[in-house]
Amino acid sequence: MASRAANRDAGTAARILDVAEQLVQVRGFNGFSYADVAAELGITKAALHYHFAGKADLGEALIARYASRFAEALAGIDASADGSAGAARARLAGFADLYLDVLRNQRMCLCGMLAAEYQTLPQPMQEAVLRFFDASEEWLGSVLESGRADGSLSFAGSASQAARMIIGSLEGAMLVARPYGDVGRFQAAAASLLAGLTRPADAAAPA
Amino acid sequence: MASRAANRDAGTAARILDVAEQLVQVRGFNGFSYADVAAELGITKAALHYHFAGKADLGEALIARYASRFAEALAGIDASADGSAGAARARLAGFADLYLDVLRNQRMCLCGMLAAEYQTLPQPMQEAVLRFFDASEEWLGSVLESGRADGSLSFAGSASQAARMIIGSLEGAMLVARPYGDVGRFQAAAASLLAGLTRPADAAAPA
DNA sequence: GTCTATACAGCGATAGAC
DNA sequence: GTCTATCGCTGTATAGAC
Repeated sequence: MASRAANRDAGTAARILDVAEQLVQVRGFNGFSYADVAAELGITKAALHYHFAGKADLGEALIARYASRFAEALAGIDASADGSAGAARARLAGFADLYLDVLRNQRMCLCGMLAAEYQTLPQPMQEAVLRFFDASEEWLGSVLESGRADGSLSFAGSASQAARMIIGSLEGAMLVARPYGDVGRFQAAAASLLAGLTRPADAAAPA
Repeated sequence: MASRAANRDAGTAARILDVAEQLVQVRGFNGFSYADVAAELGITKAALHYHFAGKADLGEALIARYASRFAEALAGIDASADGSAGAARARLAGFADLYLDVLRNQRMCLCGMLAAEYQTLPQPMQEAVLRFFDASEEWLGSVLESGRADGSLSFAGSASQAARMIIGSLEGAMLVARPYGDVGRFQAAAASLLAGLTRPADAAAPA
């Protein structure tokens, strides 16, 4: 698989997506232009329009690839933490680590950024953003459900509701930690968030 | 005190801030223009520049007023929940309700929105955004500290670290709930977040 | 597939009349 | 304090050569 960092040997379309993705995650969809991408790649704006007719098309492609890669990462977590005793907790930690990796690159989650700009996005992008969160919620809900079933996790309410809370909290922890340039802020928040799920329910208020 | 919703009798500067604030909270700082504000108020862009020389100045004024009002709201929470037995828990709930009120207006927290766009903001705005979060953390940290002291709240780690976690989680819950147009999403997340800090009823019995 | 050239709308901002 | 008029620049997008 091609390196995601440099991607020197990838096709032009993929390199455009790489640059645009980074720009959206750092500056937002309304904070970058075709000129920014073209300059970074050493090509012209017209060439960009050959690969992605309009900014909306580029945006849709960005979310599609991001969601696809995210799904692959979740499948990877499933594979590496399969069947073992604390599988649910390990998967939960793996999920949080996906966010951590994004923040380490001084980026916001792509769809978290787009959620902020939601009302300015073309409708197809809006729908794709919601589908991303829906997919995360579904995966995480399953993990939480199995963790509760085997007694390794404890939480109130439905698994999908707990999943929504965790996703929102991780997105928000990124959102606030990034301006401070402090990855530790995110790590501390994620740790205490997950700690609240791994403790036994009846020991919720240790003295 | 003048109504914040209509503000028909406020000065032009205040009305500009009202419209611009709403636009930033809905569309982002990079998602609105002087033309948008001018059209909404029925005046010209040139008139806007008389009151706020540049967009950066307008942005600074927006954060300053927002932070000031937020501080007043926190003082109001302090006043209304003063001295009583479950004061810390009531203040915590009041804090979350401030976020809820913003979301009910289909807006994102102003500084949460600006946090997403952080890297594109002029430096004075960046600093003001961080100061807003610092102030929230300080107030909330005190509440948590006193709640832990009187036994009504329970959490691991330092109070300021718990405060950071809560602020991030509330911001993130807003960020994700708003695209779904579902206030209930935020309420559920906030409820389970605060539930994790509240001791069981028997341990929190009034002294 | 990439280029040059350009169209056209919108942006933030300014000058000067009233 | 607000207006008209306009500037210079950047935005997305397109046409047509190579």
